[in-house]
Amino acid sequence: MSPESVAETLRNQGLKVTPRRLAAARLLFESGRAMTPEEVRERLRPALGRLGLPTTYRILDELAGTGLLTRVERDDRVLSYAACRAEPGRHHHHLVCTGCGRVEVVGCAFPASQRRDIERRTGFRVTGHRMQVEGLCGDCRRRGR
Amino acid sequence: MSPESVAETLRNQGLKVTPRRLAAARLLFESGRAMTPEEVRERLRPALGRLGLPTTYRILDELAGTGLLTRVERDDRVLSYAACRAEPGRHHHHLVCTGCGRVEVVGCAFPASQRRDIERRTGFRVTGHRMQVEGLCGDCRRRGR
DNA sequence: GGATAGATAGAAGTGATTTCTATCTATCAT
DNA sequence: ATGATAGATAGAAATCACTTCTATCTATCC
Repeated sequence: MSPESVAETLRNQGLKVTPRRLAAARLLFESGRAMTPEEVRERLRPALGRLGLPTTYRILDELAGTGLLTRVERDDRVLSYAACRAEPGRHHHHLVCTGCGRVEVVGCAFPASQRRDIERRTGFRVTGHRMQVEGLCGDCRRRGR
Repeated sequence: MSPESVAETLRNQGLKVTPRRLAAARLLFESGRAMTPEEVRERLRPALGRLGLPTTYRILDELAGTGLLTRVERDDRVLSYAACRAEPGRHHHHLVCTGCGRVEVVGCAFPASQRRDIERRTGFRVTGHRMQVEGLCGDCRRRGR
């Protein structure tokens, strides 16, 4: 993801293109890993000088709102954010490495047939689903985590 | 879920069978809905007299650990708990009504073929997935929520 | 090169959840 | 049944993630 396309996405959403927003997006796109707001802040501080924690939270939330980032959850409910490389508008999920936090895009694993099946059995209308796949990336497997 | 089988599950896990634990399990099994710890506490207080909030959190966490309850998440990250009626040991997910919080068990919607596909494409080993299906139950649809 | 709406820093506040400690009780062995 | 004990609970206090508030700054538009 180039800085230009990040800037374009921000503008399309009516958000100003600021150094902090660009730096946060760049950090997550270059690392490919999920990070907590606190970690993002610590990593950006050397380059940005001051960076408020409320600003960090807000920026990550806004970038997730544009689809540039995705939220990643762990069992202990710690929230982190990662770059989302999915094609815009395409339904997808994320595969998260439990060793290093690396995040990849995967296609949706919820077939329409299953959805109809659930609707018939339960009487619900299915309106959505949240899904996150977990695994160990090649590097972490080799390292034996 | 009878009080006896709740008690049996508790004993199997090395947990004492206490009135508070039984009451919490009973409340959630009888209502069929997801509730926050605060809501569970308010509902149990009339019958139990005193019930500490830390106790409520701990009991819900323990019951979720035994598989009797399941955690339900919302977009706003509010955590609640609901009775889990799945057969023990059987892989499953939960369908949550966004109108009233009613929770049903559904089968796993993640075929092994998809999993292998993901592993081949990403080099990850897939170790698990978290999934929650959302919808509107029949009652809530009729009420036009 | 202003004007202005939106962005940011830092202090303070909030609220969910946890920790701590003294007291209580379910359970198990008499 | 009864006493011993490990585990459970109440309530106060602490913690921690996250948000609000307000004054100051800056990207953007003219």
